[in-house]
Amino acid sequence: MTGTTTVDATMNSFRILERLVASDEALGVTELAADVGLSKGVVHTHLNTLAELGYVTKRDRKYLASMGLLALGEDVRSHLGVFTAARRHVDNLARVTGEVSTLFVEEDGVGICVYMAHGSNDWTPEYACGTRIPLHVTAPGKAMLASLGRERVADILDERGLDAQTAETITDRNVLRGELRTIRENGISFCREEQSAGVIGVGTSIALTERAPAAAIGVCGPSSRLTGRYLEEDITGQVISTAKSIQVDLTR
Amino acid sequence: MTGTTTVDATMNSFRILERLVASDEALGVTELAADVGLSKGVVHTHLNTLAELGYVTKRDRKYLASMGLLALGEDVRSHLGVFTAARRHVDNLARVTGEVSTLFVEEDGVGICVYMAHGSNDWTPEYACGTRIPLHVTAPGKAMLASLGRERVADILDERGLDAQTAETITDRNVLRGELRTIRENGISFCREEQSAGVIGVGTSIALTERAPAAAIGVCGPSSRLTGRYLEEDITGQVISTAKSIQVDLTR
DNA sequence: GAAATTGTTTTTCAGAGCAGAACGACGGCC
DNA sequence: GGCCGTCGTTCTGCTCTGAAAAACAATTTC
Repeated sequence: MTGTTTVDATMNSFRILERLVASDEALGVTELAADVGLSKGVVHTHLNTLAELGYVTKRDRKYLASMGLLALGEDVRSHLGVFTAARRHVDNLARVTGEVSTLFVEEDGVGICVYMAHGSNDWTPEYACGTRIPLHVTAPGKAMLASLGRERVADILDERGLDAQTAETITDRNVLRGELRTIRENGISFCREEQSAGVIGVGTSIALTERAPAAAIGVCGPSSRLTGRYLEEDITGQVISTAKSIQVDLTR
Repeated sequence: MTGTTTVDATMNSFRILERLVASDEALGVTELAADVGLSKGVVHTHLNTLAELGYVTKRDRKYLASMGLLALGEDVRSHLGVFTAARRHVDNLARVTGEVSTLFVEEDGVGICVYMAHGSNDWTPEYACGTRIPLHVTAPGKAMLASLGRERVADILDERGLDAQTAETITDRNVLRGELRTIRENGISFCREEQSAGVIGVGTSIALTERAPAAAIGVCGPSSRLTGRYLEEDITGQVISTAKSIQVDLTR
């Protein structure tokens, strides 16, 4: 059925863990057992295991996800060359534009926001670091697609499709192909409410060495503020020069 | 002798996952099997399970930790009230001081750095978000200890001890108790190379509602730069006023 | 092109994971 | 303050799974 086999106990542990992670209050064994469909006894054993591993904490007879989970993500991120090189530049991009600035990488044909820096403008997208977002709906995602080989893009589109996230999402392959060509020519990509209504983004890819995954940076914000020359000249210019700075650091 | 029972398969899965997370290159089944002491066959099954869950990726016959792990940490963090309230203030603290600014919470008697913002000065501590750090060796940690009840502090010291991290670490209970009193009086704590040689920190606790864990913010940097009035007046003042801003947001 | 190495699958079986029941510790209610 | 309901924890079997070993397949190496 699943092709190859999996470890049931591990899946159960993660179901419990993910349930805790999604909750903003401590949960009891009985409630968790009902949620994941296991007996109270086993759930308790799993919780005990996760607690011993440091990923779950017990606060007066109830369990909650531990902040130790942050270390896992931070660790995997710190081993990503492009992140260590780009972080301060993305921070700076957020500082000079005042807008949310992001670093994305491609993984398994989807985009993952690896880092997000907030500018002085108090706004935040509805996705967070680690969220998987289809490549064709964001500016950095399209920039990464444009930087990939033609056959790789075809594979990704075959596997992932072009689902619509909003009314503006590009769902036609030929339209997308045309846009990728434009992106390659201009070295910049835009996302006009294709991922989320009311949100506009700008992005550009970061050329990487072999072996490394595709990567891109971006700036995004409410469409009410990101308009006209501010968007198409000021911000675009800052994004491009930031990408150049990152590349300089990367090839050192 | 683990007292209660644990799920072996889960522990094995996490041993494999943690090994991958700690590596900055893709690892093969054979190497992983040797590292964790399991047969190639099971390791393969575990990897397949973790891949299906989205925490591991396969890049040409080798496995590596997925960026999807970031989502777990980000999720648990976003459910932490003090983080959502404090983030932009900590960002701002880093902006105005130019130094690394952090948010810590207490969990199971240790401090965990929940958020770190970098200022314009290019420096970073050797710990990252998610790292567990003994409370008695950092400025925010001591601030949290000072904000806890006397009996709670005794419990923590009994359980965790006062291990020396550097030559400057406070290892004597009475000395620490005296310092905590001073911290309570002044509303500010300092860490002078007690956690890491050459690193100085300032911190202050954030008063929280019931139920919530202790929390504190801090600023840290190289001892060569953080000295004299800059440290004891400028930065200290910014830390205290930032904490006040956070409390205002929290009690809304 | 052969040989060695590595990822994947298969086989086999001890014991681990799971359900269900029993136990015990809180917390509320009268 | 004592009884009762509820929830976390432990216990008891039973089943089926997770794990070792070996066979197999797909690579890489020489």
